[in-house]
Amino acid sequence: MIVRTRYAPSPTGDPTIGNIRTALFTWALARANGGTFLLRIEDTDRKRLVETSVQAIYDSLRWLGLEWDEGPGVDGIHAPYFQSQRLPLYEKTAETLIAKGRAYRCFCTAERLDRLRAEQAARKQPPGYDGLCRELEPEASLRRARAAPFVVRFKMNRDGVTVLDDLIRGPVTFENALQDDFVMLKSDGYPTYHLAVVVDDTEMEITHAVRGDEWISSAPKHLQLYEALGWTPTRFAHLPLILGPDKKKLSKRMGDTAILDYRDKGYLPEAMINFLAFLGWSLDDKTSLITIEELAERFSVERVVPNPAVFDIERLDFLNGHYIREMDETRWLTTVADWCDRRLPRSVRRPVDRGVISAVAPLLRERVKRLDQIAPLVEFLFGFEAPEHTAVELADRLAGDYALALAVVDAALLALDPVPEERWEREPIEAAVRGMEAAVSMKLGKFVSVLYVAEMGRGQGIPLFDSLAILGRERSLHRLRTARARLEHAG
RNA sequence: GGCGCGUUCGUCUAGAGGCCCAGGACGCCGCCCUUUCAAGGCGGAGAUCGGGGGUUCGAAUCCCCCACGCGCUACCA
Repeated sequence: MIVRTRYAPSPTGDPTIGNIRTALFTWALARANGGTFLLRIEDTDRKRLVETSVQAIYDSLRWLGLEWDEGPGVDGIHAPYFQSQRLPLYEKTAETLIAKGRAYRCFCTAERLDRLRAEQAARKQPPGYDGLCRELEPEASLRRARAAPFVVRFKMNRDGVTVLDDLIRGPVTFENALQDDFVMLKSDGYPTYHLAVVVDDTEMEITHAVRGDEWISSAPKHLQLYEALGWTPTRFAHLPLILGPDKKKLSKRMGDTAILDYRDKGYLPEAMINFLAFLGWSLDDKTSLITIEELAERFSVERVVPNPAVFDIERLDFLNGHYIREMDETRWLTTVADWCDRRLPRSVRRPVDRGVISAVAPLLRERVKRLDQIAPLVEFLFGFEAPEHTAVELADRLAGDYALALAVVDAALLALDPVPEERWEREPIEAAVRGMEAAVSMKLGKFVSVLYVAEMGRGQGIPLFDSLAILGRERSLHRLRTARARLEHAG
């Protein structure tokens, strides 16, 4: 079995959720069956070609661990893997088809085609090429070809039906009378998708192809091409679409953004894989967590559902949190350090203090769903001065009572000041803060938010006692004094 | 408009005639735990299986009709 995934570098951007889900299923199909996973770059649209997005497909696939067995950088017998380097193949096939009478040169201008479409629309007729150039004499066609630009159209068989035997949906029947002669070779000599996919899948000995459902209506074109050429068609699996929350095909606007954006927002590859795997596929009635290894082993195209799935980011977030908590200690430490180096304000010296990192890392684990949430949570540990906050924020959980907040800060100062530098650790700090309950006649749970704001500039965050221990005595007390000053000012 | 595909809790899905007055997961709600926030534990609400006809002793599962949604309808992929 050889399966391929394909990618067209274009300005619409880098590989998205949809693209990568197709790649994932393709990869899994290959792995589960001991097949070859091949990557092909379909750069036939010269008008929209964007070189940089070729790199993005490599990065996207590699980030997720979807290594290709053959493709760019991994030359095999089916090279080259860029369609722009395979032009003679398409041209030769087009010539063959013309010679067989199954294709013809078309000299119609874009203007005529536009007009034709407009007329058809006005008459409420289905749009389609009217076949003007279909019956041109071979001699005349050849002669005109020397002087005028032309495209090559495939002569569709208009009788009977074409049946696609889809791996997911079973037989799908298309009325041939409704088909029209599509362009297979453009006037710039590049093939359209339809020609290229058939030629390359055959040349590359692709046995199975997974693609999005938006392609299913062009399947008869491909099937007829195979037939006209006397080639055996690739088996197709048309994946259901991924829908946005608006139930429309997932758009760039609604979350079908580049997969690498998800990486940059702090999603883990294992979460992304797990998430994508269950978008249209399931293992059984119980499993909702799966690793890439298990997917590679147990994926089966028979268990892909035919109906579209709505993209639900909350599930992705849940999975990401899950895999963050699953990480081994070393990797978590490296990850936290990395995201601190990347996301902390510029004023913080790099590399960020590794001692501080290893102290906070364990506190972060179950509080973070995305890696980009790390920096805001630990930012208060860097820099001597108190974080920006106002008296309003300090007294927020105390119903805006400045005096009460002030009493809390004073009590904290009183309780913590006696803790000496050498005993400035979690337990003594905790004992001191708990001891404040009597002094302020409030439960810890009630007044603690004042201290959160004073020390870290936010009403909630990583555990307070540990935070103070990491912050150190001098900085902790200094922040309390700053808070007191602000409260006095406000009062 | 035409053609195609699809329709089970809010969402992802399990389900291929009796195991289903429908199971799991996310989310939601409540309780417990608790220094905030989380995480975790326990429990709960939530789908008359799009609607209507059949077939059958019996249908989410098979057949027919309808409705709705989406996709495609380029010298883009």
